[in-house]
Amino acid sequence: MMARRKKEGLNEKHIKVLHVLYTYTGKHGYPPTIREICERAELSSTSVANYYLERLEEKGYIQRDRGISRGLKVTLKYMKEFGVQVRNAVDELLQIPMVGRIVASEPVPFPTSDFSSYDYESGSINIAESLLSPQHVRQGNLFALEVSGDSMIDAMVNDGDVVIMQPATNVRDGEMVAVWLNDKDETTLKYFYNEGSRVRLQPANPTMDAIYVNDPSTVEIRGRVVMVVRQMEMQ
Amino acid sequence: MMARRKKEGLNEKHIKVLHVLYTYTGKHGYPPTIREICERAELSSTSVANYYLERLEEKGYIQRDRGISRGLKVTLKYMKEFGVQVRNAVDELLQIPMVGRIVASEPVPFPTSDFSSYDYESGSINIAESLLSPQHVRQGNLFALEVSGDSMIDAMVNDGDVVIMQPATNVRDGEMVAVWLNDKDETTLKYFYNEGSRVRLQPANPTMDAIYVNDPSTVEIRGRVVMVVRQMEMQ
DNA sequence: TAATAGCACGAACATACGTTCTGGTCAAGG
DNA sequence: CCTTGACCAGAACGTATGTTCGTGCTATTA
Repeated sequence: MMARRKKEGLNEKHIKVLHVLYTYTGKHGYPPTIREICERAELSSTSVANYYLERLEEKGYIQRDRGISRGLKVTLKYMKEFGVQVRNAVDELLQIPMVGRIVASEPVPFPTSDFSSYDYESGSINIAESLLSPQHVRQGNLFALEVSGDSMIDAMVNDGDVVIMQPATNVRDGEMVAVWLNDKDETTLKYFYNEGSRVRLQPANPTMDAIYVNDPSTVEIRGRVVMVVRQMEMQ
Repeated sequence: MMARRKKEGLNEKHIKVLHVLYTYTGKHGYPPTIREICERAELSSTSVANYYLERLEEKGYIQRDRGISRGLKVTLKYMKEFGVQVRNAVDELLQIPMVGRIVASEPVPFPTSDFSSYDYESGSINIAESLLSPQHVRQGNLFALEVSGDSMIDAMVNDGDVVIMQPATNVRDGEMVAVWLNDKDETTLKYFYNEGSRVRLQPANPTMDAIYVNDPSTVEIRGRVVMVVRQMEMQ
């Protein structure tokens, strides 16, 4: 198990070439030429570089576009095996406005009407589209709130966490919602279940008991929770 | 109504060229040639494309490396001013490999730093760089694990959550760590505090009590938890 | 009217760059 | 000994690609 298995015939030069390709592209915004790979990987001839590039393509670590200058890129396989985090230039980033804080003792704040203008001063949070369900993305109107205080631990949400929400007044069973309980003057995050005459509000923490509300008019659904993000600080 | 401010002297063709440059680069991994810009931006001559590229460089929307094939890239200015409309803020996404599951009853899996095989096929997760601290990004080596089971609710982490981690064997006080308690055969996520002769492991949930370990050799630190993401499903 | 500035066209040119060929070295194996 | 396969050198070749130039066209301004 510990046997240092030589990874399918990749020697230091192969790795050097991969590394050069990757770092050069990151630095310049475009891939290197074969001659540039030569210099940086300390290869003496373009044919040598070409040789290694062919090997690497065979093994699936890079992709080449033949006949195209700088037509090189590393593949997902490279990123995974080398534990590299790659700047993904293609993907979809959603910029979600951060519109305030969510506190147990206050109703949920909402974004101010105009979404199209992107000059909200309150900041924003970037989320990869692939982290959200396509439906959420398509419906849009997502906004973010920072959780204030410890009062939502029953929802497994802590002080400082960020919740991504979508405005909604009616939701389906099983969705996590932000509700305002107007008899208690309290905002809470719970899984929502409509059980005929009553409403069941289920905490995310499975060790805690559900709340049953017999008068549905006291439960005002403010939105659907789409995602929770907890960032750890580093001191 | 909101005055839609004209972007300083940029007409549709300027914008088209920018757009082409940006999307082409995203799609192919390298920038387009001038001739390719011509086709895609519906310009009739390379000199026209060159003309617009010069204007765009003057205005600071792109950067050119003269005499170098495909030596083009959009600048931060472009991303800022067009970021939301275009919806891809380049350069900001980290692709973090998903290397397995984290379960209380098993040690933490790791990405094979030996660059060897990869057994977990679950792909990767995209996280905006701005969500992580610069230190974490710089140090790299981030990997992601999916939480399996309810056994980490004391860490406010639930079944299905994704934790982003960084390998580490010693950490500073106050950091959340994944530790393997070798006397109990258990992996757990806790805030770590070294208190002289003993170690305090503090659950994230403030209503729960800390664990004190008097024999530090039973606590094997496996990594630092950088972030937790909880995605809600939509049925 | 003439002059000027912003823009467009197409072709010619120079060079950046991928590709390929010839010929090598060196170790392993028959 | 010869063969084979992995690796290396350097140069020649041809295409891909950036650059430039002469020539327009149109609107504005003096």
